[in-house]
Amino acid sequence: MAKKITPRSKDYSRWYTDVIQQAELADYAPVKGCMVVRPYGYALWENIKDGLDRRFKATGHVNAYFPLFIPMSFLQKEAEHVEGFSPELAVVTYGGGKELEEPLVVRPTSETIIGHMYAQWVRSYRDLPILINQWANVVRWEMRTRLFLRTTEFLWQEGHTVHATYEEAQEETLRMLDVYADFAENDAAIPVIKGRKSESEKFAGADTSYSIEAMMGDKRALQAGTSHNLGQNFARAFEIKYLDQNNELQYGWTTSWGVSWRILGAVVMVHGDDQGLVLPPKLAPYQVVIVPIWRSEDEKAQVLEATGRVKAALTDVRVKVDDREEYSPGWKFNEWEMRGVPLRIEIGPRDVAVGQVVLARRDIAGDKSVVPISELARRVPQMLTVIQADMLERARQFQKENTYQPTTYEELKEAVAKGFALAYWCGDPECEAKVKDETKATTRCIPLDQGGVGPGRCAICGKEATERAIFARAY
RNA sequence: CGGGGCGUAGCUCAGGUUGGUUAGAGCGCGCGGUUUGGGACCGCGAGGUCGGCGGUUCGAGUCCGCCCGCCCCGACCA
Repeated sequence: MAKKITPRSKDYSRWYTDVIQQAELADYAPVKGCMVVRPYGYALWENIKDGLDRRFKATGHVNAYFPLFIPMSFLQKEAEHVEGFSPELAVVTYGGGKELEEPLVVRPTSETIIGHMYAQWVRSYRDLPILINQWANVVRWEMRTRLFLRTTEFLWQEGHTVHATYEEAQEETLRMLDVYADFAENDAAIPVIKGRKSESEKFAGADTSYSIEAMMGDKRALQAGTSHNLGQNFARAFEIKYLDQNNELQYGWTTSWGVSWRILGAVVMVHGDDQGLVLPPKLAPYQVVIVPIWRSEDEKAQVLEATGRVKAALTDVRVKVDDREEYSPGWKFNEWEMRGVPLRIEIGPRDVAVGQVVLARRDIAGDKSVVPISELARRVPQMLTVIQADMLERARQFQKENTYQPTTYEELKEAVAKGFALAYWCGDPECEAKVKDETKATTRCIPLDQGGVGPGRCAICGKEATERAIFARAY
């Protein structure tokens, strides 16, 4: 009984940090607000990266790398941008033992330095669009941090594009939002709501921000990805200009979009249970763990031989064979369940004798079935597909069950206390602020899909409203 | 930065109010043996500047002061 995880119902945030540490995803670093990603957590992150990167490439983007240090003056070129980020900047003022002439900001995001470079690279409409992504670390000096969800330094990707027209930029912004939603639902098994950010919630320097919002296991919201139409704000600040077909000088239109390792925290919170992690097969570092069971040396030889055959049969499946002798099978069952491996194969002497194995699903407690070894190559991938789909469906159901449609302010207050509130909002920042002050809930987004309903009355002030917004307490 | 909690073995903690030789337990770890189909058991063993600095005292893990760090809750945010 060594491993201890606080039950979710008792203390959700303790549960979250317990799971991450016990499953060896990450550990606290000696520097406040920073964390160490351990190999198992990094393997998970690599699978997330691969899933996203593949989609970026498929939509015509290429990867590049821009510097960690940004001249302070760059940030100051875009008024809203510097205002938004100032409070959380880490600034280097010394280098090589001397005070620097100009302080260098450790990038909190790279719009400015990339904008600076784009200004040099863009000359004509023939140079557009520029579609570049970078995988990088960024630093934001946060007051309160939380493993993966908000750390001082974090890993992410940031896409930065330039287009000839507003329409193209808008198309790109929404395309990448779709890419994020596709990844979240199909790879991470996390249902998301695509929507537009309110004025107060949008990115500092953007014309319009969009996000995908997900519901965590405690019914709070988490922004799992953002995509911004930056208009010409950065193009003007950094002189990103091109000659159009009529030989006229035009400012470009830029976008940026990002997903951080925060989405890994979402995977933990959306799917995890009191036993620990539950990982979607597409992202799990190990999709299958094989636990061989034996007593005598004789049995051991036979079981390990069968284990080898099973592993060999499972091509294209990420398989871990846990043949450690210092732990009992029962101990291993618990260990790998805590670490979220989607499928476990038990192989003991009794199985070997009749040419079968026991399969146990992680996502459904106690779900065990017996499968002939000869059918594993077919059944295992099939089962992983089913698990992936079931996990998404369960999360979808959970989100649905905990989303309310209040029409009055009283109902809205009740709704945000227990889940998401999808409510008419007139768009007035004062209504938004009132809700935030009185309930801690913020507007998460105005869903792109309004569900085909017409205009209504603002749930807060009763004035006419054309759209509904998601209100929820958020991470 | 405010409120709360906490720093004693790798981990979880006891001891502290009532200062007194060599600071304990469980888990984990190492060795040996017995075990292995849902977190096995026995024996032996290693492991500590009691967060730091200063003070009181013959004597401080324990009392006093200052500092540091961590966790949880709030204000800012991917």
